[in-house]
Amino acid sequence: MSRPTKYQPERGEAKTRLLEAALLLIRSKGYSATSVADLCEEAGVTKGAFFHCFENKEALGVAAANFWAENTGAFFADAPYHQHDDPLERILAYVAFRKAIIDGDISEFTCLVGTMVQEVYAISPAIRDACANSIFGHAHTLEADIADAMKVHKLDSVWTAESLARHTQTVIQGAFVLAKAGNDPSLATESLDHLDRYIRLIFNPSKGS
Amino acid sequence: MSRPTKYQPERGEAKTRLLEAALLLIRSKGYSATSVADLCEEAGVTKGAFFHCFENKEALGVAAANFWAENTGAFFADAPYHQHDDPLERILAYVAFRKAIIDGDISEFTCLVGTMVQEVYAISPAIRDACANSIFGHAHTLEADIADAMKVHKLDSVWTAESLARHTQTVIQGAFVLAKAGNDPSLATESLDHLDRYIRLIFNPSKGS
DNA sequence: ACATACATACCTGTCGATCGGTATGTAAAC
DNA sequence: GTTTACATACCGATCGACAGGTATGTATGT
Repeated sequence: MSRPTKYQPERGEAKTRLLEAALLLIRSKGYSATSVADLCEEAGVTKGAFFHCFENKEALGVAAANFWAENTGAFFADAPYHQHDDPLERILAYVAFRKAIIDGDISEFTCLVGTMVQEVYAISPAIRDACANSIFGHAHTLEADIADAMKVHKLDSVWTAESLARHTQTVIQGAFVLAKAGNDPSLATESLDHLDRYIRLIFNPSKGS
Repeated sequence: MSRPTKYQPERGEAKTRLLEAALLLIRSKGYSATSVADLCEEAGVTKGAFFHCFENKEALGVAAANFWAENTGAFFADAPYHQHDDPLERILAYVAFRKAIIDGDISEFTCLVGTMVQEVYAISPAIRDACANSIFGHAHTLEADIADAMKVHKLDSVWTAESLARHTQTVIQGAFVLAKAGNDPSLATESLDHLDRYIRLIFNPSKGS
C-alpha cells in the first residue's frame, strides 16, 4: 500500500509521454534534430521503452502527427466559435479565435504538422501524409460553415468552400513562418487581420472599407 | 597547353559549388538532415574544402540564406512584372508572376529560407536572422508599389503598405506548406488566386464579384 | 504460466570537425 | 628572370561523440 517516494511514470504511460515529448521537442528543434535519446530523456523513459512503443523513429513521427490531429481536433471542436447562429459569423469567429490563441512562446502556438511537413515531405512520405491528413482534416471542419454562408449570402462565386477553407490554412501556416523568421507573434496576427478583411469582402463586397 | 580530359572543378569554385549544393539539398531534405558529407559529394569537393570555405555547418546555413537572397533578389529585379505603368497592375503582375513560376518539382519552386527558418528558428539565431533578412528584404521590394497604388486609388486604410507586403509573403509561404503536405502544386496556386482577389477588392471594393 | 511493458547494455555506422600535408598562385628580393 | 617566401585553396585520413537500432534481462499484471 506504500507509494513510491519519487515520481515514476506509471506502467502504460510511456507511449503518451513520448508523444507529448515529441510535440514539445519537434516543434522547437524540428524532426531531424530531435534524437530518440532526446525524446526518451524528455519523456523520462529509456530507449527500450521507445522501441517497444514505436517500430522506429519514423513511426513516432507518424504517430506524433496523428496525436496532434486528435488533440487539436478536440480542442477546436470544443472552442466557442461554433456558437454563432450566422454561418459567416462562425467563420469570422474562427479566424478571431485563431488570432486570439497566438500568444506567448512561438513554439507553443505554432503548428507541429506544418513545421514537420516542410522538413520531411521529400524524405518520409508516411509522415508527410499524416501531416496532410491533419491539415486538410482541420480545413474540412470549416467547409460546412463556409458552404452555408455562401447560401445565406447568395454567392455564386468562382471559388469553392473547399478552396477558401484551404486558404485559411495557407494564411495560418504562412503566418507561423513569418512569426518564426521575425521572432515576433504580431507578424502572424497581422496576416489574420488581412484574412478577416478578405472574408468579409468576398461575402459582402459593397461593405468594404 | 593540354586540357584535362576529365572535368575537375576549377580552383576557387568550391565555395560556390557548395552553396549551390546547399540550395538543392536543404530544399529537399531540410537543414538538419543534410550532412556535410552530402554537401561535399553533391558539390564534388572534399570535407577539407568544406571547412576551408566555412567555419562550420551553421556558417554554411547562414551563407546559403544570403546566397539565396542574392540570387532571388536578382531574379525578381529582372522579372517583367515591373513594366506596368499603374502601380496596382505591378502588384497584381507580381502575384501572377509568383503563380506562374509554381511549376514542376516541389523542391524546385519552394523557398529555401521559408523551409529552413521553420526548422532552425529556435536552434540557430544566426540562420534565423539570415532567413528573416531574405524574406523581409524581398517583402520590402513590394512596398513602394503598394504605397504608390494606395495614393493613386486614394486609399485611407487601416492597413499599411508594409503590412500588405508582408501578407503577400505569408500567403506565398503558407502556399508552399500546403503544396508540400498535399504533394500538389495547385494547392499553392489556388491560394495565390485568393490573394489576387483580396488585393483587387481592397483597392477597388465596389468591383468585387 | 505467460504476455506485456519496460530497463540495461551494447553494436555499428555516421556525424561534425580537426589536422598535417600538397598543389597552385603571387609578389618581392636579388 | 630566377629564386625565395609566403598565402591561398584544397585534399584525405582520422577523431571522439553520438546517431538509430538491437539483444537480452526483469518486473508486473492476469
